[in-house]
Amino acid sequence: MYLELRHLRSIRAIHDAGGLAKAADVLNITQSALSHQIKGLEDQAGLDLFVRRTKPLKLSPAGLKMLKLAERVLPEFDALEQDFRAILSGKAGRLHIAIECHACFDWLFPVLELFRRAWPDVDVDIRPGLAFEALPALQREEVDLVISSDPEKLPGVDFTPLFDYEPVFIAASGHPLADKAFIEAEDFRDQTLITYPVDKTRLDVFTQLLTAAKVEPATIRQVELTAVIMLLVASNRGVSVLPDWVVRDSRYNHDYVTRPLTKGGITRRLFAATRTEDTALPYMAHLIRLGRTEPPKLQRRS
Amino acid sequence: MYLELRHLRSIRAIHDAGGLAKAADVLNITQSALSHQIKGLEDQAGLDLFVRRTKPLKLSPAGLKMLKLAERVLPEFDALEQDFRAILSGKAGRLHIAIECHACFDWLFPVLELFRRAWPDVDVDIRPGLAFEALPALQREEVDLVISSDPEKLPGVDFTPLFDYEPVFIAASGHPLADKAFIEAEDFRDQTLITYPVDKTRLDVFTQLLTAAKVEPATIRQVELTAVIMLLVASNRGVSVLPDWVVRDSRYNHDYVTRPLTKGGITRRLFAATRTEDTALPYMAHLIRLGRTEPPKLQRRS
DNA sequence: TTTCTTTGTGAGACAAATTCATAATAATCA
DNA sequence: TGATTATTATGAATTTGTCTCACAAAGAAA
Repeated sequence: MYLELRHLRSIRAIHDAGGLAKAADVLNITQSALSHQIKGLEDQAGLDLFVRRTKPLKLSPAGLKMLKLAERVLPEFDALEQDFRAILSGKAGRLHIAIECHACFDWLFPVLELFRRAWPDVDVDIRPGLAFEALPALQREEVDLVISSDPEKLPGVDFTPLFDYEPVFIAASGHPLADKAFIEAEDFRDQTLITYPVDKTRLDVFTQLLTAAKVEPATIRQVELTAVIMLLVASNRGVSVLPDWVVRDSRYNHDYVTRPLTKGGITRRLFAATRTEDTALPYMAHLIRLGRTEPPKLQRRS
Repeated sequence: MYLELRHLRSIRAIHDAGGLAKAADVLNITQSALSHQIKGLEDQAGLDLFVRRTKPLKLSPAGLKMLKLAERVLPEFDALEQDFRAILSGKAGRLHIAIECHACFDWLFPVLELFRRAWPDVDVDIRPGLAFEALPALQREEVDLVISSDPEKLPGVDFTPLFDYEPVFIAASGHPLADKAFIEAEDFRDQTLITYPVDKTRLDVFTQLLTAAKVEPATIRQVELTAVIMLLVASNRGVSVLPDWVVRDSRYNHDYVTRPLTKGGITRRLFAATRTEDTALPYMAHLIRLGRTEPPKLQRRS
């Protein structure tokens, strides 16, 4: 049996219009075409879909089953069409995010909350496990937005600046290094450094300070959660380097001190990487705008 | 947008097979055809269903929505096909029954119970309100079986004999007519006759006795339920004429007497009327067989 | 690179759906 | 009941769309 949507639409139209001729009119085909179509369908199925004994064509039991399927299924297709229209008009879409910087969760979550309210039909998600290969994944359309602090010249990928931040040194209040006005690479040599469990190439402490100075901390302890890092630092189990927006977050109200790295401090810039084709999408533009304005508010809130 | 089932099947196949070429193989078309088809679909929709950047074709967000629809909807079509096959093989079908004789409920119900167990996929129903125009309704395929005691020569309609029954007179034990060995037309002239609320042409008392004798009972009282008729008769509110299978039914164990109508009694025969095309259907034949064997058992059970 | 695999494209062949004109059939009405 | 009207069916021609074939193009892999 070779059933097609056309047939379901016809069945439904004939039933609704109460006749073949009127239905043909609704479907914008000739009455003859409809008649041929139904006949072909009945030949395929091997049984009558309509009762011919009566003149305004009436559904047979089998035809009724088919009508019920049509009424169940056709609206779903209309819904899909609606969805597609929404995507086309820019009201809907997918926005899967990969974040290279582990701590970005802290400012991204509130931003996404705002975003969701504004764009309920956009499918927002943060894809874990893509931190390393984030940009290729972006090109392969596995994700649609990458938060990164290392812009590259890649064809088809735009890097839009979000905001600047400062990776700052953090230690317990009574820590010996708390006496210094700023922290240098050498200061880490005999310390226990607490970091996120990611590669050194993706940790500001190393890329911006230690790697160049060829300094290796005495111990490195890897911890997943920001809150736990803060806890360990406050209880003097080690020191860490975290973005300013993290240490100023009121939620982590522990007993610790922060110091700039190097005399003038280090400034880093976060970027939103998007496919060129997507950069101008209304919802994408909106999220980037939120990503530029909201996190600084967080930082000021100290 | 002009979506067809073919497209859903293709989308699903490409996803399942993990590639256009392999999918084309599954679908028994060339890889080229599939490529054309998808392209056409994307042109229609105005957006990409697949990510071309990667080589084994991968679904885009929009394509994924379509896949989900396919996986939701295609099984339903398979189910319909199954249903049709069942109808074709005679395992399934519709069996809507119209009964001209009001009292037939009494033996039909237990028969239908047996039938349902044997043919779970047959849609059994008793259509009310069709008692009068039952045979035309049968021809119009509004019902599939008519229980009737008046066979007619109708084109395309078969009358299969079921069983014989006897309309018997029934009155309260102390009723004056209880003294007679049998009841004649004249006996009704000063009686209150209790009947079902249907036309005289469909009541055995009239068609078999009173109409020919031009006798009219003193009063006619119409009552819907058999049980209520029995109750009224037992409490001497009137007399009635009912088929023997009713008065012998153990459920109506009231205080009444029964007498034959006319000296030798009247014998009537019930028929199952079916469309000629349906008569040989396995489930139809089975129901008719049940209708011939089961009710007599009921009668014997006295 | 080169090679292999996978997808895209154009022209022609083919199949299927539609239309037009008209026949057949049921329903309605006088 | 016959005439009339409304509705569905049919056949042939036409249009439309889908598929195949042969080959080009483009990623992926070696």
